Amino acid sequence: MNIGEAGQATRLPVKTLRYYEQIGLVRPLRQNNGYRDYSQKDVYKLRFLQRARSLGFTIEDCRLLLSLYEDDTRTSRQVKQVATRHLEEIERKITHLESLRGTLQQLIKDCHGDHRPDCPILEGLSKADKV
Amino acid sequence: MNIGEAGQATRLPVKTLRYYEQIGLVRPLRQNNGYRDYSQKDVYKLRFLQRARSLGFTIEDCRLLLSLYEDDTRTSRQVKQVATRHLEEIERKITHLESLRGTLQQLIKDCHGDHRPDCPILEGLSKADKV
DNA sequence: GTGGGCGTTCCAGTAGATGGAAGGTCAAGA
DNA sequence: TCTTGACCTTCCATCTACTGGAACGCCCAC
Repeated sequence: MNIGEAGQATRLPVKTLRYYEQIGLVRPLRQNNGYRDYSQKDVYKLRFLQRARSLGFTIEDCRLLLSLYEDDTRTSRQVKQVATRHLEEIERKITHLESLRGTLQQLIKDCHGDHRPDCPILEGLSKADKV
Repeated sequence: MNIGEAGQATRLPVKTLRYYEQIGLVRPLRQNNGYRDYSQKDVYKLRFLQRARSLGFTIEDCRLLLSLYEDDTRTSRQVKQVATRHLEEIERKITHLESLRGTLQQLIKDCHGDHRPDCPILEGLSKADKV
């Protein structure tokens, strides 16, 4: 399967497939003309990657998950641990963003947003005790 | 004021101050020996940047906010618009992360996480209809 | 044979720093 | 006076996860 077909089959950009080969995630064989030749197994791995990435796992987590996926002797504990770490990271990010949101909402609420130059947002940014 | 003092005064890493000069955010004068010479105004600008960055504004937003901050003819509407755009972006990110969190929580909940190899997380990643 | 749509490689750029190498400057102490 | 150490300088590389583009090769249909 050429790279274009593999891209369509996985809904991943062709550029991304080349990148994944470059970093050793999915290494297709080559045809005689030098074109990449994606096997069905390669496509499964790419789909796996596509879903793991869309859940926000880093490339290195994906590499690990893929190796667990292909390892018959894995334990579900190992997998769960990777996912749990990732979930915790996401929760940290949410907490952080919610805090930023709260501060911004307050600043925006206080700003009349008209033609005049005085602005609580800029004041908040220029004085620590106002943020 | 040397760069080290400016770093302490703003709680920004020295490397960051050099970077901000490089991208034209805060350009201190130079002493005779070539050392950077941060003025009080530079320090104010750096503090402003530090707070805007910690609220998650991009560097380009910071550049804009800084120019509004220094512009007597600005309107608070302009400032509010920048902040509102940023708030919307943060809300988008929160929504996205919350969705990831929900999916991950479900997968993790379903995984027994013991010594056995069968694992709903890997199954979820390998089959679209399970995610 | 030629045009267009594939494919290839390699290099550069994104955001926002951060790390490190190689070397210059300065003040204090022996 | 010399040296030590803390500071400063520039420049280059690295990180994440791609993405864009140039320059070129391959293949099929007309």
